[in-house]
Amino acid sequence: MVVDDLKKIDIATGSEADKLAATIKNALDKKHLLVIIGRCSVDYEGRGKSRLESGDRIVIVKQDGSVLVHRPVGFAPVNWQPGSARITIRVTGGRGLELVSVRASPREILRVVFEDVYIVIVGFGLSDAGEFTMYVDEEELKNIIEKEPSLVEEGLRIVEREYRIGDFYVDFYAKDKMNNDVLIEVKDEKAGVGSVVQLYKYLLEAQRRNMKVRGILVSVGFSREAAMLAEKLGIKRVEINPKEIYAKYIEEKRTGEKSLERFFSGKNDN
Amino acid sequence: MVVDDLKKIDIATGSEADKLAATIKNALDKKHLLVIIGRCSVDYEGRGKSRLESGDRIVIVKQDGSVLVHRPVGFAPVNWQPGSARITIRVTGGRGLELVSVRASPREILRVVFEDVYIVIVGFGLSDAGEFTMYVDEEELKNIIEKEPSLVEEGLRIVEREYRIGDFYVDFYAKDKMNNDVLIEVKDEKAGVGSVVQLYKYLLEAQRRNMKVRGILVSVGFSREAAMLAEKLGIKRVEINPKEIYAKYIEEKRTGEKSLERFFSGKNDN
DNA sequence: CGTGCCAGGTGCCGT
DNA sequence: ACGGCACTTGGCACG
Repeated sequence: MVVDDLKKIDIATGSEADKLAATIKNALDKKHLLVIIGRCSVDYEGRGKSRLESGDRIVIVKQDGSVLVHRPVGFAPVNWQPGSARITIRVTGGRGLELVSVRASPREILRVVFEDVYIVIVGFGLSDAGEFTMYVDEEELKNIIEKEPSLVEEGLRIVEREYRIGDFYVDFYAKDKMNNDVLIEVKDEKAGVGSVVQLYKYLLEAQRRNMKVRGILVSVGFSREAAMLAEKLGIKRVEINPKEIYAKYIEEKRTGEKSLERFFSGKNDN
Repeated sequence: MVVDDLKKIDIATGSEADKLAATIKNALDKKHLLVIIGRCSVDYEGRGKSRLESGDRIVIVKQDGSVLVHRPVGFAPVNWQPGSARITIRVTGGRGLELVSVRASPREILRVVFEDVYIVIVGFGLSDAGEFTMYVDEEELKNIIEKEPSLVEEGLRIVEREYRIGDFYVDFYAKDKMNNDVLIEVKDEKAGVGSVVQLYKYLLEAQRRNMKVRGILVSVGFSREAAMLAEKLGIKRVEINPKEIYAKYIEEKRTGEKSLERFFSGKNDN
């Protein structure tokens, strides 16, 4: 097979493990992107312990040393190691190739043993400076609520965001128009029983500290159980419409409020 | 570049988007593994909403249709779509290539727009039947139980390990807090009817020798049938939590009880 | 199907 | 370092 016009990519194939190992070592040294497709078995030991019997897999070593072992199906990697680990590669038998990644803390070892390497792909000079921005998530909802508490309740004033009670943090500590204390938890998805319990924990903790306080759970929706439980515990439910919220946000942006810079602070870079 | 000895892998390169698109379409049709490395931007909209500006990325489409967009660094994919979505590919401009994955429920769209494709790798006939097991092996389990019998039952004291009764060996002979005799069998995998029967044999043998004894079967899980049978035979079931066990195991390892570094005895060169 | 619950969760940010 | 908390969490078990 003749391959031309190869940009930013090198390829190594064949059954000579020495040569493949050299290619891989070089890629690791230079912190290039590395993709290996081949037949391998994988052992992991650390917080958990696993064995993956032999099969065809795709193994990716990223520029920061993250290792991902992917089966040909499924969203999640079957095994992995974060970038903080140290990677070594060695030739075991005639055609055997072993990649080991050791993480210091927690002590974890990932070992990939290749019986057969179909292809080694090295990406060099890859540059990814593209900014990643997540638009609608809980963070943004909270930003909007902070700006516009009336969306939650008429006359509400936010006192503090990420308010600490004991060991916990609640999204908002606010005061209602009667000047009573309110704790508010915001969920960007349908609230389940867990969300209600979470807020109730905060309320209990606050009451233990002699705060006279009620709770409001703000969410795009409530499960039947969550609604019943909230009712029973005296927690107010506020259902918000994300589209409406979003419209509000667009409106604000159009009016050129400069504080909205924070909306685009791209908190989730990778 | 001349590439020989290519097993289970096809490669396509070059700047002709039509040809690349055809290769990709074919791979998708045949449900082959597909890896594309190139410069692209990505939009996602569904439960959340994101935009990823242009950069070099590795895009994987698995045999079940899962799509993963990985940046050159970081453990997690920056964008993704699970296998249940429908994928389409089309040529947009002279060299532009667009991959769109639409998920029905929840309604989510992922769009990857390539400005430049460095390489397309197709893996065909990849077979991965290797079993994946997450486990603690029986030896470790027994070590931990010996150290911490309360994991099995409050007030339990191990009298003897690998206790012989007639021709049989049972994992543990213990006494409970009422000082009654207990025989314990440990399984590192889901216990079936066979495990229950095995322990019952020991109990019968012990009763034949006039021991007044009850049995406890310790396992990470029980089949429905095994649970029923154990109930009928008066054998207590103790289901242990692998995570708890892992923690214990890690702890033991950290205290240097048993250096697992033999895992790693071969000195590595790199 | 939805709802609840676990994960080697990971990542972020705080003390 | 450890702890709380969100995540397009994904995944499985279960009513």
